[in-house]
Amino acid sequence: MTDVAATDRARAARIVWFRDDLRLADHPALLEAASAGPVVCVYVLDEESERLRPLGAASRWWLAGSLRALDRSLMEFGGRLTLLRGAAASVIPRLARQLRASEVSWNRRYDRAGRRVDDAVEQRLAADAVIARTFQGSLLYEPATIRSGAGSSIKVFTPFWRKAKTLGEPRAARGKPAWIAFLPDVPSDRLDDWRLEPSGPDWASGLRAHWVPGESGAHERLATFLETGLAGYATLRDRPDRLHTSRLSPHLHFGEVSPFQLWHAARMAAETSGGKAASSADVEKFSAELGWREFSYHLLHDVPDLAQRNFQPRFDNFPWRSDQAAAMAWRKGLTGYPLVDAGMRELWATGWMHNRVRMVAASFLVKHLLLDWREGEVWFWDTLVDADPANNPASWQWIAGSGADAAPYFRIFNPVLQGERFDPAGDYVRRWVPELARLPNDHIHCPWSASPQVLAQAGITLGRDYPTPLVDHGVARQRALAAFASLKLPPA
DNA sequence: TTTTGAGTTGTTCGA
DNA sequence: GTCGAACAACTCAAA
Repeated sequence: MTDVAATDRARAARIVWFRDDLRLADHPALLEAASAGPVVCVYVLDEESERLRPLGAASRWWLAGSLRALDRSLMEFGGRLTLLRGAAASVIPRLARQLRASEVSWNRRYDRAGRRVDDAVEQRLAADAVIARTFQGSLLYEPATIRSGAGSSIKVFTPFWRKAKTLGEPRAARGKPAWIAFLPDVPSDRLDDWRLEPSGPDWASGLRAHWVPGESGAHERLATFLETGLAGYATLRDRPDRLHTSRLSPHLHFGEVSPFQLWHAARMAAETSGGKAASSADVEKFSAELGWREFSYHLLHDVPDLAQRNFQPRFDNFPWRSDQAAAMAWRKGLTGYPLVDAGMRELWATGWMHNRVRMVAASFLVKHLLLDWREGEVWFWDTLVDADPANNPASWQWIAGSGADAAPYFRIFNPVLQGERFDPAGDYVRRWVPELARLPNDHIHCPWSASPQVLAQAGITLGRDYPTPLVDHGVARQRALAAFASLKLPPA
């Protein structure tokens, strides 16, 4: 290679392929590429590659906002985000040829369909002598790096997380690139043409009211959490009537903030906090939530079809019921159990549900209604702004009992007790189930137990203004225990 | 190899 | 009202 050719090569553009890492800070692929020469930042809407799970409606809404935010951030550096649609294995190599790019860089992803696409892209680039550079940006510990003493995959969270922590502190978070030089005039789709946002009925108003997709929104949310949520997090995170969860899940899913940033930010905040101090238990608990995300990806790596197949095969024989009316009532928040209904309505209105309530609502579908966990998983996938290919199925399987390190079969949440314990004044229920707002506290989680006078005073006729319970808790509990007992292996 | 202790998030019942 | 045991037995991870 002559000196001239080498110089050309050094000046050739590098493509940075953004995926679930829609940020500028702590973005290893971008940092490396921007330090080497001019870049083209591209996002590919891939609705063509086989097996890629189509985004849910709430995720599409979020993606639109996040891409718009990323584009604005790049404008501050003098560039734009290039939007392209099509099968990535065609689109990325074609772009590389058009731009005579020398390299394409991206942060690795970990779902099977995504990995297959990335492998195909890498192969086609190699055929054109374009270098693919991949980086670790989205997980603290990549799948298959954490193994048991015997070298096998770990299937229980606690030893998994203990082992992870013996590997040392996650690397420090890095900043944004100091500067980015852009290759000019790269053609791009218009975001509006992708129709990611609702066009008919505008169901996204609740989402807009609750969320600010994008890196700035993520950091604002993080700052608020560190100031007001982290202190007491270990216990108050369970309270849906309080604002003590981080609400960072969608930002983390879309990579607007990295787990490395969160890990260190929580520690830093606990050390330097001015007012209410976060305890080490608070920080550990928050870190463990990041750990559960890591664990879910670790499981997804072992079982790529985690959203379809029971992790424990014996659940393949589980006697799930089929009951479209019950499923519909659950989705609409009309089960007659206020905490469940509040959660399902919060989900519909905001694209998000408090973690404690997710457990109760999911347990209700699986154990009270005996409906297949996959039915719930699909609904959450469509409606959650934080819908995640690892967390969503892993959590559903955990609650169903079919997962790794699963909830024991006898753990059947009582929606009334859970409500009284975690929403003691009924504030959460009143917010999302306003027709019950005038019920006194001692009946807010069990309206059917109120006397006719109390119901009348609250302006409620059960069955008209609010449903009678879809199933009786005691009856449903016994039915679930019997169904789970049928899974027991016959004696050898 | 065998053994041992442990395993996110709960509820109910009876003393 | 409080408290401990039962709810199955199993699988996993490490010693």
